[in-house]
Amino acid sequence: MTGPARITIKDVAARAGVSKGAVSLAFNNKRGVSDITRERIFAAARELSWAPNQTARSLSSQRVDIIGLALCRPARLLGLEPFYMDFISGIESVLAERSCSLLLRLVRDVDEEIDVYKTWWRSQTIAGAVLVDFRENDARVPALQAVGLPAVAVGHPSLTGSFPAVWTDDATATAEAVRYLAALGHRRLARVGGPAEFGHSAIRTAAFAATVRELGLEEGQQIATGFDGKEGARATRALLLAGERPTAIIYDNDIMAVAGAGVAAEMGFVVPDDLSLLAWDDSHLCRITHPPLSAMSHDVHHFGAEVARSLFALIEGTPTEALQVPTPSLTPRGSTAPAPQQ
Amino acid sequence: MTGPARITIKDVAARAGVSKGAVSLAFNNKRGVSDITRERIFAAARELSWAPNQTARSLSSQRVDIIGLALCRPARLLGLEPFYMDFISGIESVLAERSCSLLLRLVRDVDEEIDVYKTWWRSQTIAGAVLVDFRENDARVPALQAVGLPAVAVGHPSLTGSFPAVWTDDATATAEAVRYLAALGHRRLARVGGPAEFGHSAIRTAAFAATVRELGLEEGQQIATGFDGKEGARATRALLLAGERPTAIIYDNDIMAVAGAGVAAEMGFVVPDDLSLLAWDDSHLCRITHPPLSAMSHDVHHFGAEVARSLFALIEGTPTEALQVPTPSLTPRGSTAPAPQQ
DNA sequence: GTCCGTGACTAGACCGGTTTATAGACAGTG
DNA sequence: CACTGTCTATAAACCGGTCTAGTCACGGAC
Repeated sequence: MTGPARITIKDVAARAGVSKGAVSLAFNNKRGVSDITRERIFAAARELSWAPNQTARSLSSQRVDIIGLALCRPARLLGLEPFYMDFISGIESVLAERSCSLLLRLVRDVDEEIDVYKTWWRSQTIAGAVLVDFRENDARVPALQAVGLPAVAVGHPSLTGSFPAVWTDDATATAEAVRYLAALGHRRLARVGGPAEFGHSAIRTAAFAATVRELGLEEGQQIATGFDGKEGARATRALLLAGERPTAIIYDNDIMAVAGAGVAAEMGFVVPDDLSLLAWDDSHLCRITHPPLSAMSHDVHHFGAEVARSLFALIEGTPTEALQVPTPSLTPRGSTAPAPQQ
Repeated sequence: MTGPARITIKDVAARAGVSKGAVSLAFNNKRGVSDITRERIFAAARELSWAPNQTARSLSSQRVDIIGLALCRPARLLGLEPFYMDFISGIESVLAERSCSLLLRLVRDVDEEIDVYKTWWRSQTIAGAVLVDFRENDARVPALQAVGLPAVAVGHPSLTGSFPAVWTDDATATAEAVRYLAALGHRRLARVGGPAEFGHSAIRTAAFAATVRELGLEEGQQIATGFDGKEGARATRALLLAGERPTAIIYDNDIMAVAGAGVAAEMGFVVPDDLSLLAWDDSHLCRITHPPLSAMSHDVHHFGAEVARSLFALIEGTPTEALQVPTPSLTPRGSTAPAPQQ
């Protein structure tokens, strides 16, 4: 069995009684074919249920409709945080409008990430890329700029080199979080953050310390750790076992906050009476625990969509600048309350 | 500015002083070039930092190294469940070994899903696909079989038509869950399941009812709902408000179980003293709540990897049969305990 | 010395589209 | 009527690889 020969543009052209050039024009909405012919071509294509071969199209038009996203996860990681799910879904919403697709790859480290992007770009697999999780002096900036990959960076403009940045004002949001807890009477705050090497962790760390100082609160302990639940739990346990335990803890994402709530319960602390907890990013997770978690919330889906829009602008050659999306804002729920009376 | 002309195989050939055919042979590890020449070619490629254009390669070899996955999510959904994250990461682990990539698309309904797959396939964008969330008489089976898309189906073989299935034995796992709770003395169980139209929901529903009957327990209430936290919470609330409330609840995924735990706490029930909860799929979520959730656990990452392996076998023409991955097994944690004394 | 087989290598067709140069038909203009 | 411009449509070049058929040189067998 030879299998049915693939239908090509030539078959469609033959059936419509025109040249393949005409079919191409018709399918790309270009002028040069009359309406009647155009309709005849579409009819022929429909009858043969033909769709242009994307590969051939990319080759000759030197254009590609795939966007790349390589995410750095330790091998066999437990999956992605809710943040990324929302984020990806936001990117997708814009890609879908343009019939583009997202090429996803999980990689182990930054070197592999750079490799993947280089290969994708040199082999013309992708039209552009989204870069996340910026570090200070990020190795991707020089490496990917050198090969000319069009990319949009998620992170503070100070970190992203010449890649157009899409970012939220983490410093202001952190300050707001601290002020809110201070207004509730908390004087001993703590913060469980992401790995110190991430740029946004550093920004939040600095903002936390500055605001605490500014408000004259006790110097707050900050723990830099991973982003997953286990690490959030460990950090929380450490904080609560300390002699001078904090009365409120700010987390850098929602997974760690949920884990922290679990630890608090396990250690016999009542949230929010004994201890206030404030999450970040605010996925649906924050709403399904008891008590529901107060959070610095954030339209992550929209964030992803803006990133995708910026990337398209960049690819199409529109001069693109750093774009700030709305600052995460406080959404009080059941996990924050006035500080316990000493 | 015209930009630097793209480097092609011809440039590499010229630099190495050979024909483009030789370069092609060298880069595909085929016989027909001597070792010295081969090395000279690689050197030339390295100096020009050339990588074969994937698009051109696919076009002429009629081969493509991208796998498609379209996931059906209501518009702007809150993101994906942890299950999919693990699952995708498992698929990726196998794809990466072969330098393949995953093309991801979120769609709103099955019709759009079918469209996306058809377009991808007809346009030769993907080499094959992974199909999930099977319904009874699933519309994808006839539609995608008709176009000849090579695909592996995640679901019970009775649902997946001629697509090779990769599946877990939900019936046995459900029975085990019920038996475990019965052994703890529970006589009034309930189950919060996914939407009734999903095949695996139906299988679990039937197994639950059958096992309850077999053990002579009270007829257990089962609620079919969505898979997200909000729906899990609502269902749990309904169950706990009923006159004859259950003393143990089995959930179809972990998100709903976490939400259920939240509702229980909010209504003043102590888990596991007043109420036992049993989750499904067992992502890291189950371990970060307090108490940690007992679950029917499941190596979802490995599941994804097996799916990818099956798909490659299928694409390469190896006759492929249904593959059963290990049955989810009970992992008792803190959310299940002997039934309260009446 | 001739014949054959084998390994190294090349020219050129081919994959299925897009794009350019060109031609023919027709209308409007002076 | 000749001239120009516009519109439709086509043939052929082109994108950057793969792959087939064929050339050439060389060594061994008879």
